[in-house]
Amino acid sequence: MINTKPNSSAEEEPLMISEKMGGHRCCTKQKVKRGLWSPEEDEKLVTYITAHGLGSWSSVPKFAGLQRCGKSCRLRWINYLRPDLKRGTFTSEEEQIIIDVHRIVGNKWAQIAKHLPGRTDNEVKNFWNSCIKKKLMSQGLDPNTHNLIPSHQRASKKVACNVSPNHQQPNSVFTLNSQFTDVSTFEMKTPIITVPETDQPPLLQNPNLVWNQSFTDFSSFPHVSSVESTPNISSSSSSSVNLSGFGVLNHENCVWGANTLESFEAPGLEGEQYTLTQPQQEKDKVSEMVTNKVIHQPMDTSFDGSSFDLGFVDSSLMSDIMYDELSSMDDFAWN
DNA sequence: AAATTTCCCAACCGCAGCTTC
DNA sequence: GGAAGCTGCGGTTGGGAAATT
Repeated sequence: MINTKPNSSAEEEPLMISEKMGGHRCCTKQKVKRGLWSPEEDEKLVTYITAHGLGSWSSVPKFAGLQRCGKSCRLRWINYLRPDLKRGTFTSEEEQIIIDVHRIVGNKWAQIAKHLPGRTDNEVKNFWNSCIKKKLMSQGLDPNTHNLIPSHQRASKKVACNVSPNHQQPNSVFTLNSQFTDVSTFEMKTPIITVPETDQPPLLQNPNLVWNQSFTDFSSFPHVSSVESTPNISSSSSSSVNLSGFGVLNHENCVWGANTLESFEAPGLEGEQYTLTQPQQEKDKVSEMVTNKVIHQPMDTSFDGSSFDLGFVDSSLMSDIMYDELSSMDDFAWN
């Protein structure tokens, strides 16, 4: 593996730092080189780790014959030299996963990267900052909250993203599966779930919403101890899914109930409401579901505004204030 | 063609959490 | 218990490439 960028400065006159010059605490005992890595350094590091495996990073530079600090070696390995890294542009599927997970966890790049095999947190972070962020803003969405931005606050700039062209598709937050993704990571305080009893969930009647049959396996969800039917809802005529406070989905009009907002708050906007007390293993389980696309499906690219219920937008994604500011349909000019 | 601006991304910095002694 | 060291993470920066003027 060689550096993709020319590294003249590193090769010609390496920048050396010492204790007086500052730098990492782990680097203060000896002079270390900084800046871009040369192919020779990469080779040394790869050779050493291949032979000895991963161990104490602080001792790697010494034994590998590198004038770098252990931290720098670790970063180089993780972000660039690791054999299992996937290089190249992000696919639209990866992009959608990033958006979905980011909506749940916020700027937890390492956590997001776990859903993308072969991608590093640094890569995800860079991709987000250079591409997705702008793309969301161009769609009128706040990249921090994933909520709609009032039209007068939006940037109208067009954004070209570096995504594999064959998989290019609109990336809207309005994927039903995305809502379920949200559900999975938030603490479910009201474990009441009503499962459609029909073989095919009624959601499928709406072409804009995607239902994955696997989702009916609620045993995978945390805090869901049982599946129970709700007496006041007929499974044959108006089946609904109540995902623990994340709204009742009525198949006839696909409207999420008003209680959606109570439980769903974008972490960037109302960080305190995002429950972090959930056991990690439960999060990981759910995270795995996202990665395996058990609950993640590509959205239907043929978005039809006429069949989209604004109540869904209101309850799940928009604050009351924002809703007040939306006075016309031009605020829903998606793509 | 040259100058300037913008974009992209590798690498750095500093902090927090964990482990060891 | 706490100091020191290590690791992981997120924010930021710097410089080269690409795009624009």
